[in-house]
Amino acid sequence: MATITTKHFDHEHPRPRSPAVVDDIVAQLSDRGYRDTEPRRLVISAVAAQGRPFTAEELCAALPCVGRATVYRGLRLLVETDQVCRVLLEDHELRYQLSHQGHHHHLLCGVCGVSADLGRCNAEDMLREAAAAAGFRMSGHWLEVYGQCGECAEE
Amino acid sequence: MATITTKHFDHEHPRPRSPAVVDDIVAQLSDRGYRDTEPRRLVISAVAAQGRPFTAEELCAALPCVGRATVYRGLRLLVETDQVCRVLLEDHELRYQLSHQGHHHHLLCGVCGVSADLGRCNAEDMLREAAAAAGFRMSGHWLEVYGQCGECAEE
DNA sequence: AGTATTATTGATATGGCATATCAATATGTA
DNA sequence: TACATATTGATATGCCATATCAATAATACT
Repeated sequence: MATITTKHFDHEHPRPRSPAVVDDIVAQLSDRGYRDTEPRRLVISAVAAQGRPFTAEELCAALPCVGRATVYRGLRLLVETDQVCRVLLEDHELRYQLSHQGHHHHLLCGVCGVSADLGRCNAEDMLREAAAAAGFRMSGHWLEVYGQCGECAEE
Repeated sequence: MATITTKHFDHEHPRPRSPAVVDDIVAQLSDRGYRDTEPRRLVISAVAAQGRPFTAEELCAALPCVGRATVYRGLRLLVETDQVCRVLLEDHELRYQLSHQGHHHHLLCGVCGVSADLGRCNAEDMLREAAAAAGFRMSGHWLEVYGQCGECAEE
């Protein structure tokens, strides 16, 4: 059983374990007083191994050796510390993804589910002005862009 | 404080029952083959009476004489027929609101909860270009703008 | 108008997802 | 090394939304 599980993890997840990323996140959590534990590392590792936006349930399924509560807690911790951001799909399903850098938005492919970052948000100034025209003072916004990635668009 | 609220929204159920709006929606549903029933009218009427984005639970509370299942079904029907649109708050709470006209976005006040429409979406072309630059073909987007309405910003 | 057909209703059961509970355990520190 | 405490995880709980299904009401048809 243990052997199969191990094998399962090695191939099921496409990306390398990116230990550097895991260590980095663990270090950041450590700075904030959170302990470095094995289950938490497993959660972070699984998050880093995902190739596209994932659900909490998918994460649980990928971590049969870690308790559900721990997976949910770990995921929530990562969101709260801005290590993981939320992604809202077109059908309103909420998924998660490793945060890359500062403010950005997601280009979400409705076919294969892959996501890419939309670099700097040029829409911000325009939105602020439009909001002001309606008497609002803008403090933030949520934006998701839906469509098809290059490869899926070809087909 | 109540005074301010009152001034802002007239009354707890600010808007007139707008029977015209209800009749209009019922007529549209009728065109699509949905029957004109008393509970359904009550749901539509309650939706039209809301002064700001509301939750399904709030709707149930406002309709103690209508079964929960019927309220949820009615709300879902209105969403599916584009009579009601979804609104995502900054804290990720999902709410609902009467749809006004075609494509638009919401300006959501984080203080009093009121929402206003951001007319034509000028961001669309820019987003399409930015997506294309990343190799994506954009087919749609979701945008919510957060901040404070004029009155709340003054305080 | 009367009746048949069928959508609709609503009390209740069910299910999914996320959090709460709490004793046992592991971690970082003095 | 031992202490104080954060963390874990099996399980229970709770919330929200939908499924169930017999009873009812709305529309179509004669």
